[in-house]
Amino acid sequence: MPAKRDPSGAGGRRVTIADVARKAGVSRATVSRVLNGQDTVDPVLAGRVRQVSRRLGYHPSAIAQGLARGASHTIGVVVPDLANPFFPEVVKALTVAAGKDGFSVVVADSDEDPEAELRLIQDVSRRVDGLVLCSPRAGIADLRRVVRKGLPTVCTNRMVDPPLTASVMIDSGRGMQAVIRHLTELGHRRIAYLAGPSSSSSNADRLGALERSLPGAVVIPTGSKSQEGYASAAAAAEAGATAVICFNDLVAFGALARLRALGVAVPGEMSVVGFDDIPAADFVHPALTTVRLPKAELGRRSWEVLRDQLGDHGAGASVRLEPTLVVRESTGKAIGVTEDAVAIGERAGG
Amino acid sequence: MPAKRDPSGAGGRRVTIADVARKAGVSRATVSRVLNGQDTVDPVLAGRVRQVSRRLGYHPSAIAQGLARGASHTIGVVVPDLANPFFPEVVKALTVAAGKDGFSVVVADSDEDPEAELRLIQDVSRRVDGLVLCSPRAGIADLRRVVRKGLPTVCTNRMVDPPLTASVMIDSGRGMQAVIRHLTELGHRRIAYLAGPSSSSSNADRLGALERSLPGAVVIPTGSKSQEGYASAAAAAEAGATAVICFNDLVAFGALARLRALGVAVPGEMSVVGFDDIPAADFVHPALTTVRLPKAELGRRSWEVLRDQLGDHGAGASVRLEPTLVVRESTGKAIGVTEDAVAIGERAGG
DNA sequence: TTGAAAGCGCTAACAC
DNA sequence: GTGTTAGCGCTTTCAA
Repeated sequence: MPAKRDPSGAGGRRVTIADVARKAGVSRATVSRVLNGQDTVDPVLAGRVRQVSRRLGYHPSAIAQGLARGASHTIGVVVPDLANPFFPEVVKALTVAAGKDGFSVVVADSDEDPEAELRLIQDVSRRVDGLVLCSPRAGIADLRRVVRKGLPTVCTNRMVDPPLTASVMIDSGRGMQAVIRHLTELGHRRIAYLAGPSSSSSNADRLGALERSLPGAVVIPTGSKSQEGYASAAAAAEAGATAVICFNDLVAFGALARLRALGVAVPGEMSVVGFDDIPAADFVHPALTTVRLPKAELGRRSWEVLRDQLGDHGAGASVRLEPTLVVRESTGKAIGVTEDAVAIGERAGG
Repeated sequence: MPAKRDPSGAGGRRVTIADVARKAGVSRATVSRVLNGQDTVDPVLAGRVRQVSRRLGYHPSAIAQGLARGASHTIGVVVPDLANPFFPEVVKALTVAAGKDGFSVVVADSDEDPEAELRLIQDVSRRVDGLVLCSPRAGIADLRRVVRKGLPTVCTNRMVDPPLTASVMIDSGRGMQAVIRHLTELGHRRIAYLAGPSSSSSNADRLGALERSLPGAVVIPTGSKSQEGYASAAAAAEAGATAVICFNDLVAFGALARLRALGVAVPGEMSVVGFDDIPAADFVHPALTTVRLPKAELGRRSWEVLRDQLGDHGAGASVRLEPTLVVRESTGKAIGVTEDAVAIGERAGG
């Protein structure tokens, strides 16, 4: 038998628009019209087409549609780490918003690796109409090199200057200021910061705000996971801090666990603050005081800004969102500030 | 006046292979060969092509490639809820494994909504070479109707009988048995189960195992989120249970928080067990005893099983993975088993 | 209202 | 080695 495989449906061949057209006794154009909801088709034919189409189990190839239409109606979003609850929430809101406008979202996870991120960006770029870069970790120069010119793009939580893309930012610095105000009002003088990935722009913003408002703060390179918070928390205690600000809630969870293991009471002897306000922050003990970042709004606005570029405007707005401090149980009065602790701190701080 | 379609909106027409071919003075076929790493091209030409391609910022359209090649080298995975840390871990491992074989993964989140899930499945099916359904929530009949015949598919954590797809399962029942053994060895007699979504097959498996091993258990419909665990935990306490098994770790977090609010000591007065072993389980207090599901392996094996189908149109294997009980601090001796509690339990249980 | 035909951007025989 | 020529499955003029 020739190479052509059995068209009667039993074989593995994909059902195409041509199959439907043939069975229904119409042209492919008509099938296309019917299935795309154009009302310029004879109801009788339309009915027949629909029925045959259903009977054959026909589903138009999105790939072919994409090629023919010149647009895939799909956008990509690349995130550093889906396992960090911050990102799924952004992605979900983004997906819902885009979905309402008939766009699908494909998600890619770079696993906090700048190299992988660059590769993913290029890869995803080849198959989407637009791109959202969530807190990208790659260097600005690399980013600039890799973001395809002409591909509508929005970048969140990352200032790229001069802007190569539209941006939606959360003012992390403001969040940090609120934390510092809260902590100093409680009497804390010696404060440690468990810093996030050096590649994180949010981390840089927070660090900047910290050093501006509180030049003497102890900065401890940490990371973005609970494991790392657990590892770093002891150093904060040893540095004589009475309060520790964590890069994110996950890190704070780790710190909380370590402090407990160390027998350091929270908030009695040590206050702990996180960033993000992930759902679990309200369920750990003590409930975590944290800076709530508007994750859902970040997702929604990202889509809106992207959509505007998709439409026509090459411009691309620049949106800035505000975080809010959520005070729970993990912060309290700095009753632990003694001469002794300060002395230790001084020594440790150099 | 749309003279020429410009889907990218933001100005410049897309750079195509034809542009590169023209500038480089070769045919499109040659450009294609060079860029796809065929070594049958004159090195001089190849060099020129590569240079022109880079200078023009050419990136082949994955859409067009997909059409021409008859395969997109992309697979889809649909999950019930990316915000549940269980799924990102599966997805990550799956992505890594697939990536090694040159496949991209697109992720879709149904938000625990069976309707949305069905829609997503159909949508994603139109643009991928294969599909992984992670713990699908839709009914079997619907699933069967919607999964495109001939599309390689693997289904995790969901028995579909007769199998319409290959499957990779985690034996939830075994996990439940291990939990019950652990708990009864500790002396617990009155045990409550905070059940997951009724649409969850894992939940059904656990429930089945529970009712088989422990007919008198108190079952409290709950859900899959901490919020819901928080809401249900009081009922478990009121039912006189000395141990509560939670559908997943997130639910357990909620239960832990509620029990604390209620002044019920864990594990002193109440033991708490979760399922999944998400990273945070080891950092909450008390550290959560839980059934560890091999998430990464689930992802990897799913890819392997799918890949086998991608190759030939074989039936598709059926893999079964084993969970392991991880005992931490949230379970302990049932010192709270008194005549009184048993009496209350008896009454509540009917 | 419908069909024929020309692509969308790319790859893959098949010649030369 | 390299170019020519068909498509991949679909949409969309343009005629009829």
